[in-house]
This record gives sequence, structure tokens and C-alpha cells, in this order.
Amino acid sequence: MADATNKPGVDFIRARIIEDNATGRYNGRVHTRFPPEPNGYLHLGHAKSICLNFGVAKEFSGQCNLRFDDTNPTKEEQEYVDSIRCDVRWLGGDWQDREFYASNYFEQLYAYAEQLISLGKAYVDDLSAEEIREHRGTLTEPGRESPWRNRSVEENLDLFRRMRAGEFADGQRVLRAKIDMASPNLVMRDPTLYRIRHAAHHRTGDTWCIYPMYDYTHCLSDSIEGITHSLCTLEFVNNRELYDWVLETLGAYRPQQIEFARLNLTYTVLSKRKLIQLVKEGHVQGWDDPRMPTLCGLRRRGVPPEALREFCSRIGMARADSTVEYSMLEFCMREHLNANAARALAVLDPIKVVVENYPEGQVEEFDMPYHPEDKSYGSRKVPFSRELFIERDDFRMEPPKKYHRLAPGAEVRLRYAYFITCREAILDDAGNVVELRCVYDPESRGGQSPDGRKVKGTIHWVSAPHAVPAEIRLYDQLFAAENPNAAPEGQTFLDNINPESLMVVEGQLEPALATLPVGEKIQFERLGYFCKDKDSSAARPVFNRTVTLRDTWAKQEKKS
RNA sequence: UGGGAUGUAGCCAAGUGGUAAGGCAACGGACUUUGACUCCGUCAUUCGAAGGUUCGAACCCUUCCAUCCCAGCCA
Repeated sequence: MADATNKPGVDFIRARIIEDNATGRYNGRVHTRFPPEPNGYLHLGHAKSICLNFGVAKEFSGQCNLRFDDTNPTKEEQEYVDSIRCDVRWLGGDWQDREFYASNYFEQLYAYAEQLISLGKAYVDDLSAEEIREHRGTLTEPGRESPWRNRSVEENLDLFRRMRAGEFADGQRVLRAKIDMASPNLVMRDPTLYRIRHAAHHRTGDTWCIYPMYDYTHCLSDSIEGITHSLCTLEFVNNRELYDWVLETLGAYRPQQIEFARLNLTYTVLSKRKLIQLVKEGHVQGWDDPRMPTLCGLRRRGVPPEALREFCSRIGMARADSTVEYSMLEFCMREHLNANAARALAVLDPIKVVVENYPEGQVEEFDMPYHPEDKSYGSRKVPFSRELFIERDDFRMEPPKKYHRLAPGAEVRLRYAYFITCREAILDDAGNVVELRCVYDPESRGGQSPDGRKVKGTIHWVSAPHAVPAEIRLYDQLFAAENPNAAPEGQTFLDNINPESLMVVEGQLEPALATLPVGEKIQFERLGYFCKDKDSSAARPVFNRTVTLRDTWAKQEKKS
């Protein structure tokens, strides 16, 4: 056991669990929870927590609950709980029948609060929010006690019951823990436990007009559910003292809170406030805009859940603040998609090619494998004719050194089809290439010449009369700056939005692509991975680019 | 300025007294009917800094420095 904790790859949380199991601290039980507040959509930061909590439970034959931390009725909505359920399931979190809500425990929490009052550990305070703030002191000065701090248990009980009964207006009184107004930890300076809010709750309706605060609710919810390891992010380190205080004071079962660093990613923002702003101000087209780091956005973009899980495992788990490079995420997308996406041909920026020596009106079909390394994907027939489209970038009037695509007089292979040689480029008045006149070598059918002659380049193509036009959405980073939050004086993260984060082009697809189901992921050979979007219609498919293929040539060319 | 947390390569991250894992990125090269994939190679004499203890320190001690979190009736 002890040596298992020293194995590389075991993070500090798992090491702790192994140790707890070894000492029998929870009798070998491992029970975690993923506790989102239903006030927004889940994003990559939550993915880290989902993978941790559900992952740990699975690895140690334990359980993980889904718990909605719904203690603030003014911010929470059913829409969010629905989306959260959907996103967690998509990522692979399985909470079985253990879907809980902090609001399930309101009655129990209330009883505990009365107990705290009876113990002389909580009191009703008449101070206003502002007065409480003034009494709290500052980072360097101790706070002052409220004049209402030493009311009798009877008076406190009476007042608290009347708070519940709705006798007071919002903000008129709160229930506070009686701890230590001079504590160097501000969280411990008589924290608020209950506040009055005459607001309908999305689950409990008008049953309550007082609502418990996070610090009071979370520890007790964990305790009630028998959680063993309560995993949360670093900003809650200061709250742990209160977490323990509440449970200890009430003599309740005590799980342990363990904090880890939250995820930061380059070229993106992961704060709920900023994400909401992007949606509300129309900088993106919604929570599921494929440029959003939300789970629904990533899903729509075509990112497989497996890639996200792999990403979460690769970034590790530690307590140091960190910012992971976006390229790590891209690597995980490509790694999974390369092994799991079928291939097809699509031309996104077409130039017409006329194969002069190919008989007019003739059409033949090539059988092409859907996956070059996995025969189980099968194959499909792709039509070939006298008129084709190839990628504009695959032709140069004056090819640079080491360019092994098409140029006047140059020969290339059309993927799985024939060798062609360019005879002539037809230009318009502005000097743009409008058409290429080529000849093919009939002997090279399938892409190999019997004389053993080699061509360096292989390019993709579609048959013009058979091609299916489609809307292709080319996504790039939403932000142009590595750290969008580092905006110059007088600017905000919004000024770092990448104006070219979305480019829409009209592409030409091979026919088999027309019938793909929405959500299907596919590699357009030599271009990248794409996913059919829900905006598709029968007449007009729409594809989102998930991520490009690595492009060593483009990088090399840019350098010189 | 009080308290808490954290500093290992461009990024993430192991390592917890015996002489710096791994991954991403980058850069070379091989292979290639995707300039993809795959494969091979290069990439920390040094662990925030300075002192100290020790035969031996990224690990222990001291001081300092830097970054992050906390003054909601948000979570």
C-alpha cells in the first residue's frame, strides 16, 4: 500500500485516498460528489472536477453523487439543471440514482440551525448588510462584535422561527454563527448562515423564505450523504476551517475537504461571469457556440468526450496555480479522432480542373477505404469525371522550393485516383487562377504508375458534377491573446476577441458526405476533423471544423 | 500591511535525504497514396533566491522574494 502512493502518476488526492484506505479511516469507503450550482452551463473547468470526482469513485470502487448546490433561488433555474445533467452524462459521469439537491435538505438544515442556536453557537443579527461589513474589520484589523451577538437562546430561537415564518423583510435579519470576530481568517468572523429571501425557488417554490448559505450547506450536505472526500478548488481553502467547525460543533459525521488547483487554459476564459457576458452581449451565438469552452459548445464543435477525459488525465492534479496550453487539448482531440474518425474528401476552397484527355461524359468510381489503418471502417465509391475541384492552396503558378503539389508542368497524384500533370493555368483579368487544364495518365489508375515513377505530392479532390455544396464553418480560437484577461489599460477581455474566430466558406463534398447524421465526426483528408452541425438541412449540410490536422508544411512555409 | 496557499524546462507534472520521470510544445531525422499518422533522436549540471545542517539537499532548517486566494445576506 505505502509504495503505491509513491508511484508516479498517483496525484496527491489519490495518494491521500490510498492512505485513508490503508488506515481504515472510512472503512475503505470512497464516496465523492460533483456539486455544481445550477446557475450556468458547465465548462472545461467543470470537466476537470467531473473527471476527478467520478474518476476517483470508479477507480476505488466507490460512488459519486451528482448534487445541485441550489441554495440561492435568485440565480438558479431549471434550464441549468437540465443542461448540467446532460453534460455530465455526456462526459461519462454516472451517478445512477444518486441525484441530489441541497434543497432536499432544507428541513434538516433548518433543524441543525436551531440546534446551533441552542448550543449558543448561532445568533440572529439585526445589523444591515452594510453594518455587518463595517463590523467585519479588514484584512489587517480585527472585527467588532455585533450588539445583537449575545441575545439569549430563547430570543434567538424565537427570532429565527419568525424569520422562517416570513415575518421579516429581505435583509432585515440574518442568522450568524458565533465564532470569533478577531479571527485572522475572515471566513470565521461570525459568518452568515441564513439570509431572508422572499423568492420562489425552482424546486421548493414558496415553501421557504430563508435560505442557507454555501458554507453552512455544503459541509452538511456532504455529511448527510456520507461523502468521504469533498474535492473542491483552491479558492475554498479558507472555507475549510468553517466546514470543519460546523460539523464539529454539531457533532456530525465529518468528510474531509481537499482542494486542488482550478483549470486555466490559454486563449480562453473560464469564468462564469465572462462566459455569460459573451452570450448575453452576443459576442458568440449562444452557450453552445462551438467557440465556447462550455461542454455543450465543445460537443457541438465535435470534440469527443473521450478527448476531454484524456485531457483531464494528462493535465494532472496539483495545488499550484497553472495555465495549460491549448495545444494540449488539441493534441487530445487529434489523438482520439485520428483513431476514431472516418476519412472523406472535401474541397473547401475550390479551383476547377479540367482533365483534357479524359473522355467527355465518362464517369468511373474509385473504391476508397474510410480509414487507412482500420479496415473495419469499410469503404465507399467515389465518382471521378473530366471536371474536378481541387484545393486552391494545392496549386502555385510559381511553386516555392520543396513544394510538391501542383504547378504548371508538375505532376501530382489525385488521392486514390490518377496522376495528373498541369498543362496550363487559365487566369482572369486580375491574374487569379480560374481553371487548370491538366492531362491524366490512364496507366496510373488507383494512384500508382506501372513504370514505378514516383510523385511527391498527393492531393485531395472531388468530381465537380457530383460534388455536394456545403456550408463549412472554420473555427479558430475565440481570443487572439494567449491570456485574454491581460488587456491593456482601458480595455477588457472582450477587446481580445479574435475577429477571425469564425470563417464560413462554401465547400464541395464527395457525395457520400451528404447523408451523414448530425453530430458525426469525420476527417476531411489533409484538412482536419469536422463534425456535422445541427443547422444542416437535407438540401444543405453544415460542417464545423473541430481542429485542423497538424500542418508541418504550412509552418515551414511561413518560416521562410 | 493580517491569514492562507503555491513556486521543478516554453506549458502541465513526477520526485518528499542517495545524485532531476513522463506528457504537450519546439527542433532534427526516418517512413508515407493524408506534408497526417507512426517511429527514432535532441531539449533542466539544476529545482524562486541566499545562507545553514549533512559524506550527500529539489527534498530538512533560517531568512528573503514572487504569484494566487480571503473583507457577499454569491458559490
